[in-house]
Amino acid sequence: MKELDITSKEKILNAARRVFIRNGSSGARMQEIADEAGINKALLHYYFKNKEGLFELVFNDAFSEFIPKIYNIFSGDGSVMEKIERYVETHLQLLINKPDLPMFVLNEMQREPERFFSGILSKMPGAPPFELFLKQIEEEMKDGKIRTMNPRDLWMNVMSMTVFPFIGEPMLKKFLLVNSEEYRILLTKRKESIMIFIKQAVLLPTPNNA
Amino acid sequence: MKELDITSKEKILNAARRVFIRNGSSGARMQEIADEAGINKALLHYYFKNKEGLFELVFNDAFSEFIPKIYNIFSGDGSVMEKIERYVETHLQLLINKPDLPMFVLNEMQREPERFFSGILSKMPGAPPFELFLKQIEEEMKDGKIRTMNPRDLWMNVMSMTVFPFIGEPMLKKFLLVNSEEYRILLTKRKESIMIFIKQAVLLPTPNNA
DNA sequence: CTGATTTTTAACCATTTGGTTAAATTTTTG
DNA sequence: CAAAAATTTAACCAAATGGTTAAAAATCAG
Repeated sequence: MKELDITSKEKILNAARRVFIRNGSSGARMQEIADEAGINKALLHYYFKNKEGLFELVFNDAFSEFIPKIYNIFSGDGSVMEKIERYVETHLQLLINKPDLPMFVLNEMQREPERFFSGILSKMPGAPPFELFLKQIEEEMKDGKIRTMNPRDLWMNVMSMTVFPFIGEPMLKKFLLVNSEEYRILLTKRKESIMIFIKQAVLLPTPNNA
Repeated sequence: MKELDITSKEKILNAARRVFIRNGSSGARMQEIADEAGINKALLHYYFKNKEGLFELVFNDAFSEFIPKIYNIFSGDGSVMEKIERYVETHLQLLINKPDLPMFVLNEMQREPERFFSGILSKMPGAPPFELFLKQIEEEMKDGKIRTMNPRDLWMNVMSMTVFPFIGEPMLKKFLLVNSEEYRILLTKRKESIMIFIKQAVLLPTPNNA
């Protein structure tokens, strides 16, 4: 058994991710996964007992990078705006490398929301930091650092502007009259654009911000 | 044949929409559609020749309301901000009534983007009004009515904030720590919230706006 | 009432698909 | 080299599924 280079197991997992993303969980064919991995169906079942189990692994993998980073950002220090900026930057970077992920994840999450619980989320140490973050937003509003609004709307807007461009790409390309290359460029400049937009929308001019 | 009350054909189409949305195009079962419509599989194939054809009809139906309204809004008169407001209001109203639609549509659109062309979009009279709208945005920026930014980013942000909450509901509910009822309430107040956010972000204070 | 239309029943078919199996072959490892 | 592990081959199976068919039954329209 090799240890350093890529194993067949990994080749299968990578192929499975691509095929699941392309075709959805029902649409994915085990034969297609085997072909894409460059191995045969027998070996596929030699390593993974069935489609459902394979899907579970791929699905949880999709969060393995995302969730811990999110937890760190919102548990850590920093002002609301600093956390938002760190979130937008981090998530965008992740999505630019794996643009198909959100469609896949949100799609399956809508079909079986519970899976999110039993997966990576439940394995995280400590409570989710969202309650603290929502409170922090409210405090900064009270202190007059940011404009008063429903903290959940703010958070919804931030996440929408970050994630949606990767889900609505086919439709947005039509509406914005750009081709794939131009769209890709739009996405690389997205972080700045989002942050300017958000800051204009919520930042109040006070003596004590940078 | 009855004409006024709901026909079996319509019952089937309604059922098909629900099942396709729930399970995706590959995951949907003809038997399940028949059951949900309260008829049998034979009748289903008596009216619709096959699954693909049925799906096509449902898919195009999903746009039949949306696209013409969009065309009207952006072809019509009014300032950029007025058009944005009319868009947000219209689309939100549509989505609150059919919250599962965007996931369904965007999902299948990512799988087969061409279908969008051959469907309702190609049947619309006249050219899409998006080019005009993008130009209008640029003009108002030049005139100092709204803040300077990439018009496409602005349009992306507007659409993201409007549509994403319906796609990311399961995830947002976890992050925002709200239950389904609270989430529903958030959505009903969404139009105001979005518009305030956008106006703060892009509107410049000039003597000649309302 | 009567013919036409709609709907059901129920059996059936061909194909796809997830999954299995066992033996042969290749590769790895000690 | 020899045992162990990884991989292929190829045939096979059972279940699910899209779709068909023909005749009976129910409903509707003139």
